[in-house]
Amino acid sequence: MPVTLHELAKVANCSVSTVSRALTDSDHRVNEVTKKRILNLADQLGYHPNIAARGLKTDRTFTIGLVVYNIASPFTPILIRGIQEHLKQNNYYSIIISTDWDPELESAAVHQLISRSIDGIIFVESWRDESNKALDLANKPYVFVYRLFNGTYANSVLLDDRYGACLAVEHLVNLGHRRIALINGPHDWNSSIERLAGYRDVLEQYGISFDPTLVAEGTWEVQSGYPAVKNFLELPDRPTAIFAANDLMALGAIYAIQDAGLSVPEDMAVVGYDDREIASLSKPTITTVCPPSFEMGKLAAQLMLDRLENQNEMQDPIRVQGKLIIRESCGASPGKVPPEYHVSHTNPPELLIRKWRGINPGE
Amino acid sequence: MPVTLHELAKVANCSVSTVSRALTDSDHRVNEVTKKRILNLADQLGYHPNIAARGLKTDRTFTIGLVVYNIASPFTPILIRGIQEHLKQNNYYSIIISTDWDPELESAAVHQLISRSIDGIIFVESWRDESNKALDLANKPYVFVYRLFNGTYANSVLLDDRYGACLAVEHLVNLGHRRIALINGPHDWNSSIERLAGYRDVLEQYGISFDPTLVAEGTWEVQSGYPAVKNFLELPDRPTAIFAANDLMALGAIYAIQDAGLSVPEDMAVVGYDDREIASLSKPTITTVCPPSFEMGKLAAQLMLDRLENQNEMQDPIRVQGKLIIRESCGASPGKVPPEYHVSHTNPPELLIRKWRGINPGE
DNA sequence: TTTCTTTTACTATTCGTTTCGATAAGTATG
DNA sequence: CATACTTATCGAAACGAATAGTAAAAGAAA
Repeated sequence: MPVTLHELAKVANCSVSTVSRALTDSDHRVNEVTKKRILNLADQLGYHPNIAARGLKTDRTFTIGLVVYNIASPFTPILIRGIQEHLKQNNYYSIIISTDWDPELESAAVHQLISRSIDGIIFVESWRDESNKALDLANKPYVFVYRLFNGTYANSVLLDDRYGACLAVEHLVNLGHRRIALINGPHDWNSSIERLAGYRDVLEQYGISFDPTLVAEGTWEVQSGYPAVKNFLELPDRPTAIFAANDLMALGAIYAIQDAGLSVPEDMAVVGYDDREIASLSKPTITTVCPPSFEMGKLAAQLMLDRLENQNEMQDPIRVQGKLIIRESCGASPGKVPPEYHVSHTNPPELLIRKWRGINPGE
Repeated sequence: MPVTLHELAKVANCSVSTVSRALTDSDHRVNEVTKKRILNLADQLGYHPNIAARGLKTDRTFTIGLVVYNIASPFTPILIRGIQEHLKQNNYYSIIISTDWDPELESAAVHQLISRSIDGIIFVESWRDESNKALDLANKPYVFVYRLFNGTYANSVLLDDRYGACLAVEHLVNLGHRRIALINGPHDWNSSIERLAGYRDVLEQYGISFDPTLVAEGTWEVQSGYPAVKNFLELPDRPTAIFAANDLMALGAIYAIQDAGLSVPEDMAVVGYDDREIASLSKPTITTVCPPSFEMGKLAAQLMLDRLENQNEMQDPIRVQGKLIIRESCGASPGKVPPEYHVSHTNPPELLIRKWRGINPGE
């Protein structure tokens, strides 16, 4: 139905090949005058190249497949936006397939994408760390976000959780706190391991001794923040501040503190992690670490473009650092620029990377 | 790079056309034995049809374009999921383009999609009500969700806001409330108009006279719920319940009530609208009307499939009804099955439809 | 056996592009 | 003026799949 090269050629009174060359300005083996004429005509008739047909010849479709574990999870949409915005600037578009944590669906997704002759695949947020046979078969470049692949982080964009935890805990230290509790996620999650490491980094740096009774293990859910605080409050030397490894547990902690007749931040300060919507809606609003999801998306897209346009090889993982968002739950004046980050931490040693699940649905 | 029909034919020792017919089982002009053999071989070699090449011949790509005003807005992802899940069941996939409320980008998006030879376009959540020249040019079927087009709702899926408002207000009436306030959205929004209509429907049905002093106009933001309640509390005969036209304003209302030393739901009941995440995290949790976004997505996809597969014509709009989610903010026991809906309301008369903006970013 | 059907498989063309090699001018070089 | 080199254009062959038209083989009827 749409206008084709042939029709354009007929109207322009020249051959198809000339029209083609005039439009794909890579080659300027065509007279400037006729080129202008053809370009005008194309605009006038509303010509749009058939990318599928072009891809057939060139083996490039300027379309990237996005395999996402769940498009409705809190971090995914903004990450996708980052990816799409960056791709669009380079005239690439994307096909998104949601896999719902189902390995079989992921395989099917990869096949679907190959069938649609995409140029490459970006995998977003999946806890799977097995290799994917379908992918090897595809022979297309791929990039991972928040994900371990084949036991390595090769060619992926990751959040530096250790750094993020440092930001949060150091903020508390700067506010004068010395007894700081941690409500962490399940101990075998990589993000928990890294956040714990960051927590300890800061303690060590400031000469505060590590007290295991101040560390609780939660489930990432609101409910799990509550009992953790109950325990802390019964300690003889109870903490004056809490770092919760995500905002939901931070919220649970705040509720527990309030239910005990105490108030946040006056009696106990709380820092969260993730900067979910709730952090800016709760009372008090929650100081938290904001992962730069949008930027991570852009980076992933750039990594892909590097492979496609510049033929770059696989790279080492890129670790991205989050930002501290200062709100009410710590007593610092909101909106204040966070103090500079002082604690140095080495990049996570390989042994830290035991089990990676990225960001999980409940988180 | 991937296996082609040619290669398959060579290995199977027969012609390309035979292989083609064996795979697209439409035609059974092929021996059962050879067919099985070919199917096995295809599986073995990992053959996947090149959909672009196929589309070139058949003019069908089994790919639907999704033009979305913002993929990161609260309702969009789940709606997209509904669309994609339903499409996938019918072997269709989709290309999503986010337009950021920019009419020019929307035009560009439509062109991009045409260039990628999609079979049809679904427009999701956009406030624009002008016609789209690019679209007319496309000559492809389209379907709208949450959106007016060319002054009509033709071929679209919409939320029945009037019904939703009835649900919320009747719940309050059933709990014994007679002085019920409304915190509405901006008066010129179609959703505000419909929610007000639903509110009045219930009052009328139960013989409660309408009191304009009990209606406040908010901005959909949390902040705007706060002053509205302040005013209500100063009334000589103050309301015992509030229906807020969205959850954010409901939250603002709750904060205002609590700051006045009163408690929710004991001193004042509150119902929200939208069932955002905050509604299940706040304290108290908020009773609210949940729009069936997922189902709306499925419906939109089905509408599209009807046009494509069954050659159906444009249809009248489909109005979808939300559900009341009972939580703590009204005093009814949470989880209880909501009372049956009794108030009858006519479908919104045309004059109701003045200015439609669908669901807006800040909402 | 011959002729007519039916079944099965093949050849050639097409979809909209890109691109290689060819052609036909025009221009410079000797 | 012949030769070499540009420059501008064209024709035709792909790319991977579908399909109309057709031929060959097999089977049935004469």
